[in-house]
Amino acid sequence: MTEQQRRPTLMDVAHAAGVSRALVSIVMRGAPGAAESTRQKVLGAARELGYRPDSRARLLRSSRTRLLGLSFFSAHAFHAEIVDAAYAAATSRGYELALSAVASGRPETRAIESLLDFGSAALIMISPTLSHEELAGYAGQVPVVSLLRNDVGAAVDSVSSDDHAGIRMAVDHLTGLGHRRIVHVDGGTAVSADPRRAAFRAEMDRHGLAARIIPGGPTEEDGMSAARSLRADLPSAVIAFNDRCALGVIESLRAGGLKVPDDVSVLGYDDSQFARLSYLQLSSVSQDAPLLAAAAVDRAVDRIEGTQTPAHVVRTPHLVVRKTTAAPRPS
Amino acid sequence: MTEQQRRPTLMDVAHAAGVSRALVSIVMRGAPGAAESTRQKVLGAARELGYRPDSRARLLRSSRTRLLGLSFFSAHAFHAEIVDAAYAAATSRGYELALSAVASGRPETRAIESLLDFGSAALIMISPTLSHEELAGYAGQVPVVSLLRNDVGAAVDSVSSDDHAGIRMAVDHLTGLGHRRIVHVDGGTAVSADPRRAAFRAEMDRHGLAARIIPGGPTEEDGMSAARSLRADLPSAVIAFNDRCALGVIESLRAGGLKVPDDVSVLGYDDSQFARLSYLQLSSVSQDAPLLAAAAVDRAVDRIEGTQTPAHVVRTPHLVVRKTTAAPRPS
DNA sequence: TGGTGGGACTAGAACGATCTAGAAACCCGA
DNA sequence: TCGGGTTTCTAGATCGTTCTAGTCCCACCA
Repeated sequence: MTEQQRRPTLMDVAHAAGVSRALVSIVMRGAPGAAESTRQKVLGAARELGYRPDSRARLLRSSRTRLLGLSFFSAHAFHAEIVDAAYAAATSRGYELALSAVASGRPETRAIESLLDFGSAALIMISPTLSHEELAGYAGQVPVVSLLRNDVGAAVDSVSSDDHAGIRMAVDHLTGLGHRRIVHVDGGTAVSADPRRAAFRAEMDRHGLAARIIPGGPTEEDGMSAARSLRADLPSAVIAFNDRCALGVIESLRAGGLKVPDDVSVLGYDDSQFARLSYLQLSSVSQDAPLLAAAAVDRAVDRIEGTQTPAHVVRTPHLVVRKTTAAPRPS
Repeated sequence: MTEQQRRPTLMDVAHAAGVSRALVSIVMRGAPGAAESTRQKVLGAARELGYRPDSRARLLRSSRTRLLGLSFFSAHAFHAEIVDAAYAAATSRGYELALSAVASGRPETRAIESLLDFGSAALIMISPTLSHEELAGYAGQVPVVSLLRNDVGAAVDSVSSDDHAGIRMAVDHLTGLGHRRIVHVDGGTAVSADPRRAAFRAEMDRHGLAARIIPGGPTEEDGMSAARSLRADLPSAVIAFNDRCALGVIESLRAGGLKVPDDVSVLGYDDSQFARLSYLQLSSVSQDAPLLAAAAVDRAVDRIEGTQTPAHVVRTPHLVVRKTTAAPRPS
């Protein structure tokens, strides 16, 4: 029924416009060296035929490929926000984006090799879990930018958020409100859990307060079980590893009959989409996904086009105070 | 510092193994026509050099491309679950997956054309918003499978979940518990909002009950505002358009001092990841993402490999009863 | 002994674009 | 009218594969 028909090629357009393939190529990629009149003629013929350049062939031939490979974790909602922003950043610099997800049963190396096989001119990896050696291996083939993780060795670029500054803001905010008994529910083995944990310890120390840390993780469930072990000795404020963890903490506290922020203040991290939901109104440390994504794309493009050496960009996050943090109840 | 080095090609492997390119090609794609001994020799040389076939070239040359294009919405968490499952399904049938997201400022047509430009042999679109004509246009180039939407015209395949059956289960479940005053918070203009609304009307009718429908939408905010307009005349149960909407309804009810399910039962749709969270325990109609994804991939591959005509696969969802639905409070 | 059939292998043309080098056309002043 | 420089255009090689159409060799059988 539906006859699968061949899509038009450069050749077809050239034929229709009565010029050579090479000239059509010049016109299509907006290169200099074509008269305005023929340019219009070719463009017209292309539109007429519904011609779209074939990126396989284009990528294959040209060494400068204008293709960025982006790997992300399908299970992390925050990554989706970055993907979204990365598209905008990439197109504004005239690049295409190839996506590859790390999913269940699909390890990160597989995701990355697939991007490489498609001819990505650079790789952007969101919170990569690979070792320095593995990263360096890929960096030997194309520029690699690590996003949200800065401990990546000398061979790769990184764009990350200053975890220490973020935690400092969180601690300052809470102590400023009058909190003394603050707990950090950490991220367990998740990427950037270590620096945040260390920063929390240092900042509490700086304030002359005891740094109490409860093992947690990046999901709601982790937050819930962490909060359960809080009951015995209730703090006045909690800094969670991320928003999802914070949500788990809040729900667990609520289930125990406690009010947020009246009884306990809770602070998240990421300022993800759902932190902004009207019923949650979660106070959170914002890493600003669009800015991070843009920085990573810029970094990748600069490395492709220039001959700069790897660098580590660190952005300072900012605090977004909403409704889950308040002054502690006078005891 | 990091010397960007050219990756090995067929030529290099051929040279190392002392055979022709063509033979290496034969060995690499496991085609018949090579002696076992040379096969091992070639494989050894390839491993030695770290050779990986270049999919750009491979895709360009072969008409049978083994590449499925998948478009999804970066803002829909449920789509991420399908993406995850689709990878597994695709690899098990020996296909690669190319991803393209519909993001803010990146319309669906752009996402799809990019998949086409990469040489996808078929397209799987998750809840496409295109018109029948546009879909048919793409179907003229490659097989197209619509996922989660079945009203797509004759030219494209569809794999969807039986919305009517899902709503029937929901209504039967609630009436079985003794509910009579049931409200549907609909999905507004979202894909599959219409069939669910119609099904609700029909099923309530069948039970001889009044079908009350409140305008809603696919997000938590939609659920919240819908629930607010419920206060005046409180139903005993709510069937929400999806899980996120259900969550908004629940939070709004809670904020009004009502208990779920004691005062009002709430049922979601999708059985997404977070419906399963221990603090939510949302009763929901499950569309079973892995099964849907597998069915879509199967359909696409069958169409590529065989010469079958488009078909519409409808899967029956099932009800997952958790903790947000219960018998109504005796009035 | 001489076909013949088939397995193992290869040369060279494709795929659809870009790139390089050079030809043709044009413009302008001497 | 002609030379020289610029602009416009084109032929042909090339990217790394797959595919087609062979060649070569050897075993088998009449």
